[in-house]
Amino acid sequence: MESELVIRALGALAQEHRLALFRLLVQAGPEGLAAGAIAEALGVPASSLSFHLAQLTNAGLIAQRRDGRSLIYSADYAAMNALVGFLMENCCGGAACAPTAACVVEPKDERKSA
Amino acid sequence: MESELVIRALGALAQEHRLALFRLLVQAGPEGLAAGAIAEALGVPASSLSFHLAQLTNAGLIAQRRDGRSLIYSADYAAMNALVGFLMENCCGGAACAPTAACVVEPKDERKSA
DNA sequence: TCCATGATTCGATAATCGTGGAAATATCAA
DNA sequence: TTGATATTTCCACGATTATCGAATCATGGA
Repeated sequence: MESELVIRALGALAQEHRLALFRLLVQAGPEGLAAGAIAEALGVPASSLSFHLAQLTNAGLIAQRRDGRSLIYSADYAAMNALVGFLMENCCGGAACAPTAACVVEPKDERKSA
Repeated sequence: MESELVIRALGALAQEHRLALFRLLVQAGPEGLAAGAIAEALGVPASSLSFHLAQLTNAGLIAQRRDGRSLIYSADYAAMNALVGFLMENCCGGAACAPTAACVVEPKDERKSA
């Protein structure tokens, strides 16, 4: 993960509604939530929410998929892990610190090629 | 760590110079670096750097101490760990994910009471 | 006390961001 | 098609942020 993307990710999270939104999706798991459900949960007007969803999407923190009329958003755990890894990289010059942080989502049906 | 502080921390990190600055301090370890040394390393004017240092300090991400005429800044690892923990909290509804992330700095001389 | 050094505060300016209603765009069902 | 629902795009506004030179403050040495 390169620094420019990291900045976009941090900037995306550095906002009341978006932080709540991202955490909501993190806790919702891979299933995700529809935009409408999110708007209701957060109490944010649809147009504002859409703006925030776009910010998070653009930062690579969440993914979007369609289900009928609904757009389902879900957290991208790999991006979250990469972000955390970037921050802690070479912590203490690599001395005593060997930080590891990862939220590993068990794949349901699909197989990763790597 | 409560959400308002987390937002300040994320906002503080979501900026080119400040992200580079924080990472510089994370990698420098508990010793820290003087403001002048940081300014030189980053190629940022003193007044600008001071502004950024204040942002990070205000967010609780770095600490300041004086050594003669120099002000030494160092990363607050506990704050960094708390920030990461907050983001990953209850990941996937607590299901399969047990994320742990911590950069533990070995205490030099002092003992923690907790 | 006087001076040099390290760093912060002040102030003005330009740029970016968050907001939410109205209009436009998808999708589905009849 | 027509209509209803789900969501996004457009737009204009106020608010916040980043920048950096000049002035100021703090420290230590002579």
